[in-house]
Amino acid sequence: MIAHRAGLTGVHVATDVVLFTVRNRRLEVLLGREGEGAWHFPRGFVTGDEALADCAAAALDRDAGLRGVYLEQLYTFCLGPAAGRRVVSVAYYALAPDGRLHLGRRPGRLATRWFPLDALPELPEALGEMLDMAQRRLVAKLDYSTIAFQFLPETFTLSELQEVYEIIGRAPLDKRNFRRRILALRQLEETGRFRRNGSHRPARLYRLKEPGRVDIIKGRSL
Amino acid sequence: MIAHRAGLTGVHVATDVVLFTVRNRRLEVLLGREGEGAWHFPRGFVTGDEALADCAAAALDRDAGLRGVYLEQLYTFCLGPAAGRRVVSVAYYALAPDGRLHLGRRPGRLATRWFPLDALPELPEALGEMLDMAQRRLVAKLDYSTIAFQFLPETFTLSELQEVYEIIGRAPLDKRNFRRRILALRQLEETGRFRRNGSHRPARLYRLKEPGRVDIIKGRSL
DNA sequence: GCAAAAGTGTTTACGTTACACCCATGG
DNA sequence: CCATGGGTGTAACGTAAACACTTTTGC
Repeated sequence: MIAHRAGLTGVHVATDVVLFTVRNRRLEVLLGREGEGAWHFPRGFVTGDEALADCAAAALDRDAGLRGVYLEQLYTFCLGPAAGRRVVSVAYYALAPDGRLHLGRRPGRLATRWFPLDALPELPEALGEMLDMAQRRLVAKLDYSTIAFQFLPETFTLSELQEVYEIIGRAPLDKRNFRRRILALRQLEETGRFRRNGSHRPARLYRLKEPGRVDIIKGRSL
Repeated sequence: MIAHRAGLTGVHVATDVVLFTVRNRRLEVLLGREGEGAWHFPRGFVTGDEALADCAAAALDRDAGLRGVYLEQLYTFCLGPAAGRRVVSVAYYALAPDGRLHLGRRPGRLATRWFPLDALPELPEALGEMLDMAQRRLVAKLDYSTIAFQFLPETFTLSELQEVYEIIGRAPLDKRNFRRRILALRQLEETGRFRRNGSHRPARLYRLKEPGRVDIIKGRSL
């Protein structure tokens, strides 16, 4: 029952990874290119031995030196035929804390760069769609999941977390309401340590009780 | 930049369609099989000429005689290798009003049947996952979109609509609150006609102002 | 006239929002 | 001692939930 129809030409299957980070008080996305070619996302080709998510994770490791970050399947696109063959690309998006990147221009590796979303280079149409969809999904998930925590390092302050929410959601939040709601999730615990940052009161450092876990929140709206 | 890596074996790409309807006061799903083989969803293979959604729509037309119904991409799965080749399947889910089906056992066509969700036959693991995911998506979308309207024929009563919500959401709803919220969406208009159904007051018939359109509702929760 | 589903408002409870001041530190 | 961001509670508001009776029809 699996595959015995006429005319199966063997379409190419790729995975594209839209990698976001929060840097310089902005949401930024990773793009790479070969030489002076067109910019694109880290891309892997599915060869038959690996699962889709593994293929995406491998592309992320190869092009950005990143492992173990949050990675979620986004949508599957049909790209215009290239070299006579159609390419189906399964888009993923990934989130990384700032500073987790080991970018480089080693030979055999893509030359990668972060782009803020308001200063992107020209992208092929399908890639633009992936990016739009990834951003919409990210903004939506802010409101009903704990996904924003994935942008932060192991320990962080509530103000840093609030800043992530404000940057992605593009709106300022009330400090007291924000802290109340975040703590009500019962996902954070105090480390007992503080961050001293300037000439003012030090901030408590928190950590996730279950790092890497992203919860869906029933009681809506953050 | 598209496809020139070594070892591209040309994976097979399929589309599986999880088709739901509300029948007999239950949510049911369409399965088909060849002879006494395993049950599966309507499936198309992507050959290179057609977009993914077209491929899914064609499978639905072929196996269920259905056109123009609500169809949404769900998730992409990696199936275990068959005949030595891996199959990537892009799952869709579709919704049809009861009675829109022209099932049959014509030669060359799948022998199809509706199954209520609590009396399913054995399914391969990946198909079970598709079904679970489709059902979860459907239940979630009840709450923040007008997707439930897609289960109803062109004209319908508010009680019929409420029944759809109750069946999919598996919970009884308050009649007055339900009607208030549905009408507040401003998506329905009165036809001026009534349905006489038994020895009791006839029910107003409504129609969608924009049939086929599924809106996302900001003001949460139905 | 009675059974059976259609239709209709108001009050209550709860969750969300708005809002202002004191605290701890470094220079 | 002053500038800076960290940290805290309460009242007002608006939305969602609970709730019961009248209407219209067919038999």
